[in-house]
Amino acid sequence: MTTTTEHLATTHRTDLCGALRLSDVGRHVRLGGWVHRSRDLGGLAFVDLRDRAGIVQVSFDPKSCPPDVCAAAAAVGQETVVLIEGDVVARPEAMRNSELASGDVEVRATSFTVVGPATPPAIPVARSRTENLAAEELRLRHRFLDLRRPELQENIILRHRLMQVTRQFLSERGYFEIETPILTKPTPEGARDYLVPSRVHPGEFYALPQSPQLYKQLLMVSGFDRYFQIARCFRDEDLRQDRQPEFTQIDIEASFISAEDIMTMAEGLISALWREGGRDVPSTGFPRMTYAETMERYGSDRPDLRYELEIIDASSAFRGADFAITRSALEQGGRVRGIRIPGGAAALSRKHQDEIEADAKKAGAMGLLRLKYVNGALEGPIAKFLGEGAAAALGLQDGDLALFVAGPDRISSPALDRVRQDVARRMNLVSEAESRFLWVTDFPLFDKDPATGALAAVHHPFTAPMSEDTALLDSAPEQVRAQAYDLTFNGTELGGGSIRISNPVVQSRMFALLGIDDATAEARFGFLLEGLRAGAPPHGGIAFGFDRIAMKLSNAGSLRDVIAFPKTTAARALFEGAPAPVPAADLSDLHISINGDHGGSA
RNA sequence: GGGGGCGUAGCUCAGUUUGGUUAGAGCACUCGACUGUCACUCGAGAGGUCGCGGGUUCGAACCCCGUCGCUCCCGCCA
Repeated sequence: MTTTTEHLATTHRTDLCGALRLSDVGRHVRLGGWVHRSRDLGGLAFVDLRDRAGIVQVSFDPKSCPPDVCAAAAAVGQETVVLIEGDVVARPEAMRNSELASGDVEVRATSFTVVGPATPPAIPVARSRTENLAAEELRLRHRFLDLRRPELQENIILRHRLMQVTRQFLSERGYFEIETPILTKPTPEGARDYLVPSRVHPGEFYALPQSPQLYKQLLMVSGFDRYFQIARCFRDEDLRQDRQPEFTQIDIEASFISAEDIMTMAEGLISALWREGGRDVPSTGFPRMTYAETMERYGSDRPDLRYELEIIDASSAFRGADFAITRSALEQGGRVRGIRIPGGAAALSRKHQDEIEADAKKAGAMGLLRLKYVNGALEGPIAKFLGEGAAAALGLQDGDLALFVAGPDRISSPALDRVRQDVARRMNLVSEAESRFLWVTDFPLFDKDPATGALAAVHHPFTAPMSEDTALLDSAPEQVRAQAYDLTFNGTELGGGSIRISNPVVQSRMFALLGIDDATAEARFGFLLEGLRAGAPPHGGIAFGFDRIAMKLSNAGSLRDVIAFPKTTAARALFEGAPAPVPAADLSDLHISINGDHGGSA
């Protein structure tokens, strides 16, 4: 998607600063912008003028410019908004600036007008090469200044382009963009809701949507057939680097489709977005793997495929070993699984291994069993328990290190996932330039609480089971697979979706399995059930985390760098000062009183 | 809810380990000089509740306790 600048000419300006090139030489132009920097050489002065297109150098030469104009330009302060008029000239070879896109030309000014006087900026917009960014707190407090930085401008502009590509791609394929409510019904499940008190209904509340899930299903029931929305979603949970309380997702739903249809469409959309971001995409389609296989090979449902380090099952090698830890794990039906690290014996010091083990313990493992294969011999505390052929059976090469976890898979998988990521990072096996997509399919429908045996929906309670597994719903629900799919990229989840339950009888049964009785189901999700009973087409969809995609494609280090006005990790908006206390009278109108010492009014 | 890091001039940082005269540097700012710079250069100047509160001490930016803010992580995020 290209943007031309010809439509940006106005009564005040003819061109954008950063867009001027050699082809403009000889033209008389009017520009408006912010003073990025200025250099007064005494008599001769330069101003670097900045707008959304970039920076151009404007020169003020007494030979071609009235003295009062030169003097005004020489005295101008940073970030002042000025209008200038002048001629585009080619710079002599020796005076070109290759660091500037407009560096082959400059504008020789004939007039200079301050239209937006500026106090010195509280945080720098033009930064010296060695100076760090201002503290995050200050960047958020003075957001309008931070957003002037070319890096953030690029991010926000890329975000816009990604949004337009999304709209165009989906609209061309028959998807209607339909808005769903921001004031919705509170949902007791899942993340905490942001609640909005109702003035006209004392004691009742709206909730801001965590996702438009139920609305988009009802749109399918209504026959719109294909829907999308670039939807704002809200979750009142603690924040992370890649998590904001309000975030944007590309929300998609379609009727009379299969999981296959959705995945094909989604690959096209993601490919279009990646190309817009200037990235390569695989020409052969995105690889797929079942959930069971990703857990077996990587211990995670969003494995980073940029490096190997696959998990191996070492149970048979340990089967006869007279070693209490592995023997009891095997006797209790667990396994010994591990990761073979080529060259790890030398590359990972004892200290590194200790740190990796500490992380594995944080992930739930009791410990790591270490085995080295050096100069044709096994080394390490467990070597003596293993038989002659163990190295060969485990596939160990000279110089390898292997790290094992003994126990049930639900312990070893997350621990080895952590070990895998740790080792890859420490041994520099992660190539930042590489792009590895992966569809993960065949998720289990339910997650069974090992303590209580209670079932919880892995995805959400509207996800359809695989038709061939429906017979297991009553006998062995934890074995039922869902018609659900996630798309991962380099170890992070970009989005996920499912085919939904379109049969009201199946939906009711699903609620029952989740321990939601009929009365509760009707109270919470009655409007969905009624809709399904009114005749629902088979339907399904997917949702992508739009901010996260923008973050990946702009190489931003934080979600905050691709959102114009983000919140802090305490969910505050430092610029405008939200949230804020409100006058007691407003609370009274809303039938609300504040407990304890949190009271007070604005 | 828990743990780690950070908080010194408008901004970026040094100084805190081992308490000791008037808390320094670069950028920005003000004044002056300079006609091809592009992080212009040079000279001069102004600018500080050392996040806040309390304690220890003859003496605290520095040690102790508490607290606030930002940030990263765990929990949480169907």
